[in-house]
Amino acid sequence: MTSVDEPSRPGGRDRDAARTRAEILDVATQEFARAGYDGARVDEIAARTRTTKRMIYYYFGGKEQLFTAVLERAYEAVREAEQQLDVTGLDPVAAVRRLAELIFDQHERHPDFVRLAGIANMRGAEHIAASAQLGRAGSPALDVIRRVLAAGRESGRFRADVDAVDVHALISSFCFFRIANRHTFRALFDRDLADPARRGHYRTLLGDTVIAYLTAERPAD
Amino acid sequence: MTSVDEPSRPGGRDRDAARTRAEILDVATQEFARAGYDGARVDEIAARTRTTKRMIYYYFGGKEQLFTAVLERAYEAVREAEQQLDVTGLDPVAAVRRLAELIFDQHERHPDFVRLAGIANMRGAEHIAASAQLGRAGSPALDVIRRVLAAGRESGRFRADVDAVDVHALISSFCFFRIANRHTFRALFDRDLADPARRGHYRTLLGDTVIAYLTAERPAD
DNA sequence: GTCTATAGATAGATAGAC
DNA sequence: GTCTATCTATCTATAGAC
Repeated sequence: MTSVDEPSRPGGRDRDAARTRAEILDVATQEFARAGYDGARVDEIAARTRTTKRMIYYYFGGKEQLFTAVLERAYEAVREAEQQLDVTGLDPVAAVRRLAELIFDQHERHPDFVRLAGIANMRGAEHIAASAQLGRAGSPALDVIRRVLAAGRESGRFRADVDAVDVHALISSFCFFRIANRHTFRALFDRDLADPARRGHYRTLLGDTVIAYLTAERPAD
Repeated sequence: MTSVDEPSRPGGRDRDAARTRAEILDVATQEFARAGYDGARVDEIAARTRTTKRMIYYYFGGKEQLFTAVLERAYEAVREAEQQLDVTGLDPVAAVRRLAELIFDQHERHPDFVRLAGIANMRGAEHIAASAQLGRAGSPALDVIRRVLAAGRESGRFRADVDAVDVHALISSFCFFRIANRHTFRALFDRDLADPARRGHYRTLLGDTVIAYLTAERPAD
């Protein structure tokens, strides 16, 4: 434990541990997202920071723990963005659309996060299970969905048999797929789901779909 | 070019090239799906076949081309399954549900394919672009969607502004996410999307959602 | 805390006999 | 077409001086 009150020394060498840690995490995020877990190179990460490979092992212990730290920070950023969401004053239908669009925009703006999530799943998400922090942090978005669904049911506009976690899965699946699978989809169907010219279209389509599901009569067949 | 008419020699050594190729592809499919592209080991693939590593390079040229061959076969299997789909006699709503359930079941039954698709996307799907076969094979499912949408529009039950490729993306996204991202989703929301006990629920939810979207009035807000 | 140098293991790919 | 042996490169991780 060294002094916490020494952010940097003007003119001198930067010895701020927190800053170094953050820089490593920034670069590691890019490298893992670019090349996958096995494809990522600790040497490459070190080369692109102002520190050395030795320090990565010093701070994080190893590649595995470094990836866990990268994931934790990425999910923490998602939670922070979700906490900015304010749907007070909106009717349930508008609130659901607002929420869906926030999640949509998050995926659009952070393709690195999408790739990291894909990598984590490919490895069984043991990094998340191993992280005491991540599993218990909760989801601001899910809290919003719960409240909005309750309001929508009460007003009679929403189906009564809808589960909040399912709604989150429905929204996330489309947002994730659009970014993560755009390459195969484009190769197979000749359409770029992530084309900026179509962003508004898919943003609206997602909201329409979720609202249609929530407000539908139970299908006849 | 050797003789094509020599499937195997009873009692003797198996020298059927097609059979050896197929065996390599089977094992390689499992290994790539298990460990990812970089994580997969050519040694490991060879060890689990009756042939040797040398033959893998002899038949396929290298790891990269082997993965391309694995992908091609996986997508070909998808196309074959889709060609079994028969929706004649069904009204458009029932036909859409049947189609969605077929795609759902495909993902459920072939998690390896889901993982391979994820790997291909992580690598920019260059394997598909590089494959003359895959890009131009077309999609039986998409053909069905086109026909069903036209019928649904004609009967006045479906929205007129719906695109067939978008419907395919909507269906696939949920099916893909449910399998591919089940680990992070479970860690974050404590729900296993791929739990067999919930399979019917999500199968129905998918059909409900797509039908709700297709039959919805244009949302008011 | 930071650096250089290197250990130790293993990968993809190939040579060359048969 | 099939085998054994091996090349060459490279990766994660660490030792040890300062």
